[in-house]
Amino acid sequence: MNKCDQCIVRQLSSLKALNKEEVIKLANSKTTHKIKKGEAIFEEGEVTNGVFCVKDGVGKLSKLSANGKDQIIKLVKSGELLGQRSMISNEPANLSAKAIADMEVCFIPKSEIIHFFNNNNQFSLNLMQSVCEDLKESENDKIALVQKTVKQRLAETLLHLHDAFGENADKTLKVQLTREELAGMIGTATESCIRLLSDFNKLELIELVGKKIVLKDIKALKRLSEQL
Amino acid sequence: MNKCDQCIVRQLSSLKALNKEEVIKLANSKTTHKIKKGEAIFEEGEVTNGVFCVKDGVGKLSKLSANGKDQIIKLVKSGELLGQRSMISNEPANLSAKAIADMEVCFIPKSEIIHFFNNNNQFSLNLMQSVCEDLKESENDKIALVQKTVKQRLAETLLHLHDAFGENADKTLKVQLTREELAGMIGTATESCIRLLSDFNKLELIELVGKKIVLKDIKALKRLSEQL
DNA sequence: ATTCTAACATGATAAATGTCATAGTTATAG
DNA sequence: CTATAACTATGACATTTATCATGTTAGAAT
Repeated sequence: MNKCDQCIVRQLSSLKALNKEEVIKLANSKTTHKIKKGEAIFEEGEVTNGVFCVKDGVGKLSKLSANGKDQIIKLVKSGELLGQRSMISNEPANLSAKAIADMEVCFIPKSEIIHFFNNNNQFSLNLMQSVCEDLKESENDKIALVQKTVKQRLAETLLHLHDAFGENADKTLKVQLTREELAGMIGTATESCIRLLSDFNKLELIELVGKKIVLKDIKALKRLSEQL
Repeated sequence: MNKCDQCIVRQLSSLKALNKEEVIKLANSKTTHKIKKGEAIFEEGEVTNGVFCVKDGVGKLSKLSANGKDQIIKLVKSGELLGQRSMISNEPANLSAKAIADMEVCFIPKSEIIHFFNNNNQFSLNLMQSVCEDLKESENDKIALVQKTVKQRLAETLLHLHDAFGENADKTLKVQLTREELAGMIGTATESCIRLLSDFNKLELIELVGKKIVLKDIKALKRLSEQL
């Protein structure tokens, strides 16, 4: 007996529009994969021919630059789909997807998705809306990159991580990113990121618990991220 | 007699998937508008409730920042649709759309688009692909903003303008942007943009003909925009 | 436990870019 | 045809951020 019906992805993603029959079809065509922290789900330039459902774990979509820095475009967590854009555009992946925490993902072949897209209006609308959501976020990120300082972007990103992933029992952020990855998210040098974290620590905006981070003064961080 | 059938937008945009019957339906529901240079089609925060077809002219999608700078997200030209994203997301516009050169646009009400989306698979796929295209571009822009210098981004943007809009008989770029708008596209201060244009002029990469720009050494510009 | 490696941290310095001031130029309204 | 505003241009300077160097710490492997 398959479990697609109960799967978190089915509850949160565009797939929630599928009916019983479609879910059965889905369950029969999907394949499940475990990806260890650090491993890739797919690499930039690969032809994926389908989408990945994130059942568990956290991943990053990133692009490696010529100078060796890895720019992170988006983090994905359980419940989300991955690789929709390149599948729909019929193009090789523009970004690499790698696990930041051990992941469990299911692969759904393109043919299935296209079938759902053509036969289920709610599904196609959902899928469309999720791409639109990504687009809006990307445009807003672009604006932030230009109009905000590194300090503001760091504050903003910490708040976003807190919002999207929550905190552990000890108040530390649940997503565990290296300083380098955090730098990659805000678009700055690793050293600059570390330096600013130190500053924030001294200002008691955050607390550094080993490599983990606690947001101590969320209001101040918010003010900082929005200030003129 | 309406002319939607012959319209350039119908030939270039997602609307090319519409059949005769649908085009007639479209022609009966659309309204045509003339927008003068500098005027807005819609402003950030407005609820548009439909999409705009660009029949003629050039427009910019931009967002005004708190410090008064206008960040340009995208230029649109004849044949393109405008406002698809916010319509699909059911949200007020995230960006303002303004004319850079006198424009002629048609407004198509949301109900029509949704009807086509639900009844014409090819149309919905086209629409989806166009949003995906925007997303890919936006992600690549984001990466460029972080990984390239202002100089490189200027070179890249000049090439893109040349590519997308072409040149006049005197070789000057066809889109006429102010230095401020150009700065808004590459995400820098107007003065920095002007200064770099001067530099490029001295290096004979471009020629400044009054306010217009001629690309003199496209290969060198390309090299510059890609160099490490 | 010891060594080794990757991650974190910080100082010194350089480079890129923004800001402010000021002046010349062009377009446009009256 | 002038006056006025908007745009273009350039210099001087301040600030931000990247880069390079170096040291420290923490975790993994032997």
